[in-house]
Amino acid sequence: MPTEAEVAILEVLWDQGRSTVRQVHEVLGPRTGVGLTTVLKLMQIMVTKGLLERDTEVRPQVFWPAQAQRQTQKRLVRDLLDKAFSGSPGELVLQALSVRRSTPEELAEIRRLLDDLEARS
Amino acid sequence: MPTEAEVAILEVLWDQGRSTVRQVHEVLGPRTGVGLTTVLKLMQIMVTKGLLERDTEVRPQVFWPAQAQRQTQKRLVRDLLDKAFSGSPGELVLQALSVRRSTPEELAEIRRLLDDLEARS
DNA sequence: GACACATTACGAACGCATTCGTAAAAAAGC
DNA sequence: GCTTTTTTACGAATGCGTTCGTAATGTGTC
Repeated sequence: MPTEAEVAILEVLWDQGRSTVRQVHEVLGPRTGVGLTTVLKLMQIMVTKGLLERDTEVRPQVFWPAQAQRQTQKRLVRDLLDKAFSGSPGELVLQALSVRRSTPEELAEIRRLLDDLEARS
Repeated sequence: MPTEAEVAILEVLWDQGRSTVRQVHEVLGPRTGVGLTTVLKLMQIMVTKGLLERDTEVRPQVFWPAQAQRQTQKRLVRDLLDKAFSGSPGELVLQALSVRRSTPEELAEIRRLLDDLEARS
């Protein structure tokens, strides 16, 4: 359910941990040219959507993601799965692996998960 | 670049092959309750975007996807990759495999691709 | 306390996706 | 050929995401 601009903000917060609007803008501003009040507005909306939480006791206010990165990523993957892959992960995995080269470490980890999944069935 | 409603239309066309507006609506209408002229308008827009092609010589006009399903899926995966996975496919693959159970056949095919990728590096 | 500066809130504008009503054009039925 | 139905086009409304200007509030400094 998070939009593109919202994911960008979430990524900063996952990376840096709890941050003020200014701290988020220091990352996103140079990269996208977006204004400070835009970032603020988006983060306010994200609070009402339940995507972020904030502490209004301190000045400046501090924001943090309401959900862990893994959970949000899972939601996004599930969404794409339903939208464009008829809900079957296999095809998506194949596409993902062909799109970009993965590191040997990543491939090894995927293989481990594969072992795990096959052993369980 | 295709939106959600557009992907839904593309899926019908990939599945059924070249179709008229009515044929697409026969699938999407019952499922989503969307009107015939809505489907038509969307498909017209998709032509201007280069997502669909059509033959205006025949009545009713026939539409078909301008790109193969694989290519479009690849675009969507790449987009999600950049948007929420910092461009690294490994994590996305792991999430995809955890989200839903894959069939043993799919797992086997993924394993084959994995062998292939590792052999190549 | 008065002033400057930072922070926060509010409202509005803009573009795009989605929707459909209505009308024009074409085809089918009689 | 005329009427009815289907097909296609057009225009407009709605809602949402994104953007920012401006105003209000709060904080720090002298």
